[in-house]
Amino acid sequence: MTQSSILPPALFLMGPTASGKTGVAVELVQNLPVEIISVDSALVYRDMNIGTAKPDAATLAIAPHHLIDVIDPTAAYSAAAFRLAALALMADITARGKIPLLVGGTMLYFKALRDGLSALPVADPFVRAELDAVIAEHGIGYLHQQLAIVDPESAARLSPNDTQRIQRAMEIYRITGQSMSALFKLQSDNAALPYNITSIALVPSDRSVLHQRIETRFHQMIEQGLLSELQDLRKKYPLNPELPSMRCVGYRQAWQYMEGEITEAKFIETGIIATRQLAKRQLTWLRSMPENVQIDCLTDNLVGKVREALRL
RNA sequence: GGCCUGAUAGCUCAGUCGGUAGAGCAGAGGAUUGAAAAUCCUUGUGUCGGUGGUUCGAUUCCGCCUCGGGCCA
Repeated sequence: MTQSSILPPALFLMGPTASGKTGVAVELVQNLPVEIISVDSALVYRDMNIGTAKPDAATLAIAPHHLIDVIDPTAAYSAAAFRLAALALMADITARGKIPLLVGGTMLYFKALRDGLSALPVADPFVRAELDAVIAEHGIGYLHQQLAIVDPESAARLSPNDTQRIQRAMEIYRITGQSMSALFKLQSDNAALPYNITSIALVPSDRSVLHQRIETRFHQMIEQGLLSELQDLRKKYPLNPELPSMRCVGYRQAWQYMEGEITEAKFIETGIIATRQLAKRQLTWLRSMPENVQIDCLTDNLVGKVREALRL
């Protein structure tokens, strides 16, 4: 008996945007003893429905998703918060005699769940604000030089232009007094996931078809009222374009259009381009995960192929 | 119809005082540890519209043709 055979099962269903993940998950949940956990950094936001291609209320009624609508668009989520919440949900679902089905396109979250995370401090808004001020005054190059003094290993690894990661590495040092590279080497929360995982990736055999779908879907989002959704969001919440929620694909470009920074044509064009680029990055993630069973998301009878791969 | 002006990478354009050309964007590949739909790295050969001429050599100069744009009739 191998150890994996006595572990409870869990299913991962990954894929780029517009690959049809939701449709497959909805089919599966109606026929199998599974519960869906969303693995998506954009679906966590309340009231962001159209631009995130969130399943509609009717769909959610027959196929409930965990980890959708869990924070306001003014808040920030994280891979670590996802991991904690998902682990708790997986335990509950398993205890009820069901199988967790994790579905989504945020591959960092899948990785954090499967491989764990080092013991690092949570983001500190005060420290980030301080570092923002340093960057605004001296530039990111200066902060990169400062990082080279306290954490030369991270500084060497990071591009001098990678504002976000340099800032994070510096944040860790300011909070803990230790370098990020040193903390990476410590023992951490990365014990193997106590589940027997079957992992499926939906990937298109022909990228241009996915591009076509993305374009069509973006136009549909506009017809469905993406712009008025953003207008309503801005009435309801004190938003600004730097928030993670407002940097989401579609919303960022819609914001620029509403502010008169770009034309409507440019809004549509750059919105579609940003979605394509998102899909490309998601596909890069999937190629780096050889443990996945790959299924062509453009195939007929996609649900049947997925069921076959799951042997359920 | 006449005059002017443009035609160079998928797109927008730069450039070659004659020695076959380069940026931005797009696309492609990669990275990814509490912002990840984020952030960052790498990657540019294309009958320089067609055809004749001048020339050792033309994408570059000249003629004609084709297709845009503008002005005048």
